[in-house]
Amino acid sequence: MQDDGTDRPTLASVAALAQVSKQTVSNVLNAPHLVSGATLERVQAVIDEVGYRPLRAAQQMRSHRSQLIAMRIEPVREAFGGSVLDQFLHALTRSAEESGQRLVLFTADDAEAEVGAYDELVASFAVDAFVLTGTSHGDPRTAWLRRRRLPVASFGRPWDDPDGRSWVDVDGAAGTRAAVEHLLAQGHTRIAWLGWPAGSGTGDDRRAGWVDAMSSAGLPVAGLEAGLPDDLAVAQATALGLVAARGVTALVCASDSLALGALGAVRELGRRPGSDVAVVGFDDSPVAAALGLTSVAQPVVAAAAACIDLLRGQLDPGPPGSPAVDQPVLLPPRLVVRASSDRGADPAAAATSLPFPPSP
Amino acid sequence: MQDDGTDRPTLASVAALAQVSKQTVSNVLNAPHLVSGATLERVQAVIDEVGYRPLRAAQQMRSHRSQLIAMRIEPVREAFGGSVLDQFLHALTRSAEESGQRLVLFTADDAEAEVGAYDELVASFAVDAFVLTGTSHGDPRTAWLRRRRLPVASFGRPWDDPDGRSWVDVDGAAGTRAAVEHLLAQGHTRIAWLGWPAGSGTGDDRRAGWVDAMSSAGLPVAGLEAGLPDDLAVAQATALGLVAARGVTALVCASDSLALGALGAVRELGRRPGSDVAVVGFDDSPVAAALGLTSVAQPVVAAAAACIDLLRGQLDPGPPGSPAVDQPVLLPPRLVVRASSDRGADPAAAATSLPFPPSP
DNA sequence: GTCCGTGGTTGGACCGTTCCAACCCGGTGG
DNA sequence: CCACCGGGTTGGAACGGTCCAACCACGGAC
Repeated sequence: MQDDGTDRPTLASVAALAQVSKQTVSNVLNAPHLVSGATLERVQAVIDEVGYRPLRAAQQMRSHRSQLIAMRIEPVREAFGGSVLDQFLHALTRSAEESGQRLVLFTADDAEAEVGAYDELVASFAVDAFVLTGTSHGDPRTAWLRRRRLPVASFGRPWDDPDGRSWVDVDGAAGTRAAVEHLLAQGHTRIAWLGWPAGSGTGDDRRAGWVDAMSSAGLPVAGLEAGLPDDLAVAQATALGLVAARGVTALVCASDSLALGALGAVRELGRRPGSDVAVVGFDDSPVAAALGLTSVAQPVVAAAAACIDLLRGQLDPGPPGSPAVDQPVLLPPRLVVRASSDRGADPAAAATSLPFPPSP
Repeated sequence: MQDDGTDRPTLASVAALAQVSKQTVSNVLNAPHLVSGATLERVQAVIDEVGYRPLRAAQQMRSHRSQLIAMRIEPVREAFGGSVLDQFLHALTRSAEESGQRLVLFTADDAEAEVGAYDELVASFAVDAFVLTGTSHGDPRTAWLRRRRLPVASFGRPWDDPDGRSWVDVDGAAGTRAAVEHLLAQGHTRIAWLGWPAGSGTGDDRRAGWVDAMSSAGLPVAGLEAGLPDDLAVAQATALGLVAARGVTALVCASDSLALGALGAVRELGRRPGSDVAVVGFDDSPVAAALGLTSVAQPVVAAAAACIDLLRGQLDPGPPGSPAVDQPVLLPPRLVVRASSDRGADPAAAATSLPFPPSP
């Protein structure tokens, strides 16, 4: 119930009201164990009454903690609305505020500009930590941050540096493995892989799960895969070839865009998606939900929470000898089964949820 | 070239190096016209040399400016990846940093939580201003902010309060009008409207442009429209009816999701999208680009810049008598023509860019 | 020659916190 | 009886800037 016209309450004003020193009020908030029960109660009452909140800027001056975490917001994003990074951003904001911190955003066109932005953020705003996404090969960014000993957590493995610490990622291989196993259970055996060209860490990881699950089941993979750019038309053409010429009955894809292309191919061949030829995507974008496309969903909320945990561990390291907190975290994804890969589904239901049913 | 181990340069350290007082250094940065040419040059040299940047927190203590702008990041977003708000967020971040400010994010599940978040952000972080999105009817949020006299800019008109100031929006009617005119030029006359149920300001606005353009062309609109939820399957069924039973040859849609449903219907009827039946979406989501769907693109970059301008105007109002700066801004969108509405397009090109061509 | 105004510069108070050293006081141990 | 200890509390310095009033030198007006 704080008045409008009046000034913001300060430590001093609270102290005056509670008839104690500023320091005692500060202790009530930061080190309650130092304060006797009676005073604690009295001071707390005043604090609640006037709605006092410490001013972060003032705290920051002495404690050198801004309670701000910086993250770069990327311009272009993945093909379909960048939903994964968006959801991640949202989840990260939430996780951060649960631990009393806030996220500040910045943009950068290239690596050089990004380091410039770091400099500005650290020097001016004194941000406490950084969350990185999409760390690439030979990154000058990580080097800069490490040199300054700034807490960092990255969402996505630093593929070029297997010993890298302090990252959180989703186990892509586990995702595609689950997809293949789901398709095997549906009776499919000719299961193809529609992926990206070799060389991208994420893409290779996802492909590995397919290879793994196929060979575990004693099935061949030769001739059943393709590496393409993330383009719908190209994917459609390729999928068409795989289904028509190679007898493929199921396609596991590295992304929802590729899967959407595959769906188009199935339709073009006059096969029924789901019943005749199954398609599974990756990332569970809104498009997948809208089209009834089975897809592998990334646990973004858990990933964001893990990032914040990593940062907290680096910000206030426990007593010496306590367990290291910058251990990498690898999270399992979740397969969301929809009509595009479900033979058991009610055909009528499949028809409504798949907006591109075969011609009569 | 600032050393690593050494402490951050401060106003005092710069002053000592340049043999002037702290105040003069401050003047060099904030009021250069007060400083003589010679000293200006000398001080500036030292500043550059040591890479000095004022600490925002310290400035904030006296000036009561945090250089932070807060924006709520929404959890669910529109159907297709919320690409508009994402692009807006990115553009806003960029515009903000061009004027030396930063964006901080926050989340809130309901209006009450949102006001709580305002309180926290204002009291603790002392954010300078807020950017709102999706202001709805009888908003308690705006009231709270206005009571505190906090600078606000909203992206999206406050439909319930036509006299509201300080908003930026995109002229939806102009967008659909352009779409209809484009279709008229292609020779269409039976142009339907696939929109949302009446009552949403944005939806009604977009519909108005269709009505307007149709009647300007002397064409009837009766029986050529439908108001639906933003669902792909429903849109498909409705579009099917419009095309099959009403002889519609072109559909203008309130969103890309609806348009995608319409595309499905066209395909299902064995008509060729683009050549036989045209479809136009709204928002120009990545899905539209991937599918070759003509769509109305919102000028998010301009909208973001306009929001920042509005805030700047409120933060430091010019001399009395200067023009009011919280005037609403209404921006024209841009029609992005793709294969889904282009009869002149190379049929082969249309075939590759439209992944769901008719069955042979 | 005194007075004034003005461009350039300065010292010091101040913003709202936390850190640090000191203080007070009742209880113990010598 | 005094030194010592430790829980509870206090005053003051410090953080790194900005705001304000004063100061200095100097040229022009009277």
